[in-house]
Amino acid sequence: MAVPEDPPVRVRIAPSPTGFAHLGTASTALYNVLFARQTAGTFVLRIDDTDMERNRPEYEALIYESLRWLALDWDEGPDKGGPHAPYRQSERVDIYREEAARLIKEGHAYRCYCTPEELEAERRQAQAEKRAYKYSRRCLTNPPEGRSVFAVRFQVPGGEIRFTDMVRGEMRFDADLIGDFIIVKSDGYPTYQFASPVDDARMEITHVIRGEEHLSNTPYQLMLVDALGYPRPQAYAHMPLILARDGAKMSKRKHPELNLAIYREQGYLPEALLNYLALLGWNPGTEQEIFSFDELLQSFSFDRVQHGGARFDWEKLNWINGEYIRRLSDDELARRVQPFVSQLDADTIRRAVPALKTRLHKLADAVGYLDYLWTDPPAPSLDEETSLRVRAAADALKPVAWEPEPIESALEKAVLESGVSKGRFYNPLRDVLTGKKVALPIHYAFALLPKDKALSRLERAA
RNA sequence: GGCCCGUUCGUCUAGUGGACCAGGACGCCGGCCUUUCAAGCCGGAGAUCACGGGUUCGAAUCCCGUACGGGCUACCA
Repeated sequence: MAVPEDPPVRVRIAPSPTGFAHLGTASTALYNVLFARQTAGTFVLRIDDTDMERNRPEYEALIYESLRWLALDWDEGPDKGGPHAPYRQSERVDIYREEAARLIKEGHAYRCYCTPEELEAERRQAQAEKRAYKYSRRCLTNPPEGRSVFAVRFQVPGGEIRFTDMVRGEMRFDADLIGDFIIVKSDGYPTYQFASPVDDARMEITHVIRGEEHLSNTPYQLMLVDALGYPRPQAYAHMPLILARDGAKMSKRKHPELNLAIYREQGYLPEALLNYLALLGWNPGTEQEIFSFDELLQSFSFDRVQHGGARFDWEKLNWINGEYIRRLSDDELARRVQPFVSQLDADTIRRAVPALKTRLHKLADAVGYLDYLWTDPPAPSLDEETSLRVRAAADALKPVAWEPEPIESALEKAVLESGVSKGRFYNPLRDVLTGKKVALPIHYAFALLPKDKALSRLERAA
């Protein structure tokens, strides 16, 4: 894609630390990283913390943590530094102030003394007259006297704004429809609409890859870039939004899947999440579903990105995660399961893995299969006949070496001698041993529990 | 309200004028395997291609309109 005389590719994400780290941030970061690695470019992390009301440093830490967990590492950022430091917008306010002053001086922006109430009234008026609202430019033509609190507004030049979107092709917007907008708030901080293009320009960002919600913002930012005299980014890529299951926009309260932390907590493998995210809104044009990161690097391209939003689907994620779990080596799976069953020693976990592997959709599922190892199940009441068989099982197991294979053959023999079906014989045993209807295969269930404990559970019940 | 983006099985999608009475994946249903649950294998149901016009010998694919969904229109990002 890059032609020799093009400057080296630089891309960025600019998440806002106003809450937990978002799924959308991971998705956008993935596409940025893919493009950066494909072009031997640089991936920049910039923290967009100009909303003084909602920013918190601990939220910034969550962003780092989540991106690192996903192995979406950045080349430049607040914690790493780089040639365009600082990378935190709150530390760049001098730059925005200078740029705003320059715009005012050159007649591209002006101070606006209107109060929120006055603006609200203007808006309502327009609505009542069924007019599209545009700021009246009162403060440009006839500013009120004697006020000191002001915001800075950009004087929109109008005209047609065109740009290239790598997903959607050539875009055009009619800027005559856009009213003069605020670029510096009355608290002195820049708005997103201002800080973002200024930083993109000064950080020499060549390709802006971001969510579709910014598509309509692009003409605002391009006008600013032009007025400031910076070169425009070469291209944009507006990626489809991730929607909730019901097709609505995700909300923090109703949609836990928005929070990146829960994927780690529930035992989704980061590489599986990335695979799923890549497939939400993009497809390779082949029937391949499982992609290593390197394979994604090979096949990803913006011209195969979907134009419409995609709904998030736990079922498909679960399937992909299960595929990844099954492809892990036994040792690796044991290592990854470990934090979820911290009650158990490494050896027990390792021995459970062969039986566990095909049964997990996510690592946290291991708890349900293994918790009988550290909690005593209630002893069920058994009828006479069943008790007899449980006792027979206990007797058969007493002399046996405590490994799945010998346990299995001893039990098979006991089944034969009992004259009942395997199901009739095994179901009560499973219940007594684990307290559950669903468990690992019975010989594993036995072998994982220390022999004396297993036998005493049988004897206690019979 | 205005502007922008979108609309193919429940979901993610393939499809760029004839090979499509629409293919794959997840999920669902049935079977095999089986001590439970999975995994695996085999098979199945499931889409009047949002709707209405047009262009064309021929349209899911091109054009127009409508409906629906989403985004932006904030001194949020």
